[in-house]
Amino acid sequence: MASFGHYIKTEREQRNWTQTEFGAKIGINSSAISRIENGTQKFSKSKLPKLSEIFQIDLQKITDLFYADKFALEAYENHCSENVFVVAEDNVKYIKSIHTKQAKLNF
Amino acid sequence: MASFGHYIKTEREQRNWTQTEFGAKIGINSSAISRIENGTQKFSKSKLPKLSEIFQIDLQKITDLFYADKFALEAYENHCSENVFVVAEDNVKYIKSIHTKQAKLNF
DNA sequence: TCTGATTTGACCTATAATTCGCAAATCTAA
DNA sequence: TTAGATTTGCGAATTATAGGTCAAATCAGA
Repeated sequence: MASFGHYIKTEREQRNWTQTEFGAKIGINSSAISRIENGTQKFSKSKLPKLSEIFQIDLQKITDLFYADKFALEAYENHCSENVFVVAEDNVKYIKSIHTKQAKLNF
Repeated sequence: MASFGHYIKTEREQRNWTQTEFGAKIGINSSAISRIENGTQKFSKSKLPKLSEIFQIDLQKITDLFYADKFALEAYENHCSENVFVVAEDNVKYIKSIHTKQAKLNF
């Protein structure tokens, strides 16, 4: 898989929508769509639910693709080492454990 | 490991620096340091090199910790699924492969 | 208790980041 | 060639966020 913009492009083309048509559906100018598809501009996360609705694709899947792309680019641009995502995964587990502990403490 | 703020706190305490002292070294107000250590405020990535210098810790390690924490929090807050980092890791490989291919094409 | 350290709230500012629209340019089929 | 689709330069407008200030509250150790 390439980037999230590329993902949007292929899904849009599969539906035979022009950038203008697609833009109208989701509420973005066609030039912005072009930039998004080509990676010059980022798709705004607040529109993910609408994207899921328009494409009729599971929001969870779209969310994962969106953030996987975001994290990958950020890690690449900032010269993170190979294991940054392994550490990140551990951190999430830690965050979750803290959260559940705190939830328990409320009772 | 907890959060990046907590990491900063422990490293600072190991050196017996007060928040004010540490803030002076890195150029941040002491109340901001407090907020950073407690996760209310984010440490700005532009100061990572200076942090590495002050703490005398490998910049690569600090960078990885910083972004691992950032990604983890973002993934947690936005309800990404478990495998988002696996996908992200693949995406980085893809980005790198594109980049090396393009590098080759320049010759 | 006293003192320095830390935390927190409220509000404000500067700056960086980003989106997006418009219009012009470019591309692409028919 | 021509019309629709896509790309892109420019700039405006919005948004996000780090960080500051100041003051008050809380904490921890001597």
